[in-house]
Amino acid sequence: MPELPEVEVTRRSFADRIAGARIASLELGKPLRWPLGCDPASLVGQRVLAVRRRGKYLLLDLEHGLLLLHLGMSGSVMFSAHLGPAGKHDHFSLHTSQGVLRLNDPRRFGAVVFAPNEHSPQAQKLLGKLGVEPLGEDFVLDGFVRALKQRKAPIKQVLLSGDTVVGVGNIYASEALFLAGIRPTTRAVRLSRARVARLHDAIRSVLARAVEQGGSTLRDFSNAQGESGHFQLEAAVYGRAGLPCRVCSTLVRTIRQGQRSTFFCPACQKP
DNA sequence: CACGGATCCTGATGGC
DNA sequence: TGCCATCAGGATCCGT
Repeated sequence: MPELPEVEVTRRSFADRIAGARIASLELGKPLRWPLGCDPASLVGQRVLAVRRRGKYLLLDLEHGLLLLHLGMSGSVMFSAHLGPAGKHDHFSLHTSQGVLRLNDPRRFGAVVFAPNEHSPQAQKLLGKLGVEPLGEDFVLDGFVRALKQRKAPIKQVLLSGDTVVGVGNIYASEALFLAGIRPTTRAVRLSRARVARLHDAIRSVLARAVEQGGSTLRDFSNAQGESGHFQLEAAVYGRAGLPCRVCSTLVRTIRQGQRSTFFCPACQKP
């Protein structure tokens, strides 16, 4: 469920508080998507140096190696000095000198994976095929145009696949395409440079605004301090099937693409 | 090799 | 403590 903005908001909400903390113990619940990939005892005594983000992954830099954390569809992270005992869906807890970092994930599509370093096979298996960061300076129009020219799939699915640009999930894909005036079913290769330019802007602005607002688009999202977003960013089309478009009042439609729901305004968004 | 479908898992919701 | 189908913010694997 968490897309780039929610992961970034989560990161910011605990990165400074966990930096420098020494790992005291680990507590594992049910299996997540992948095994941890190391002996939990080998992490004890190490310091957490920093928390970075790559796509929808949180990267916890340790003195020797890093932990890659993914929230999957239903994951959320809490970091607090005063966390009670692990609950039913708490499947990973890192007890440190500065608090407990805990991953709650009912569906267990998330993961915590150890890698000896960022370029190791373990890390590259997860990070190696990721596209560019949409909010970074590498997300340039020329590169985006070139990448999309090679893709025959519908633009919505290209955005979701994350190998061209990362971080755009099911909600923000619909929102960005609405902002850009592009029908989600349009094949990427068919988009003119001008329309790709609109999409490039739309992706950046929709994600940047969501980060500023604290991940507010998601109904039940809260950061690692348990604070919710401000709910000031209302979805233009996502979840609004049958309701009037906020721009032209045409009824918003929903379709299925690759077993995911897509929402769009048939009038504002051209094929 | 790009594409599209099946798949992992649990919970919420709504119809009957 | 009703049962069943559908849907949910992700991403990998596999057959074509």
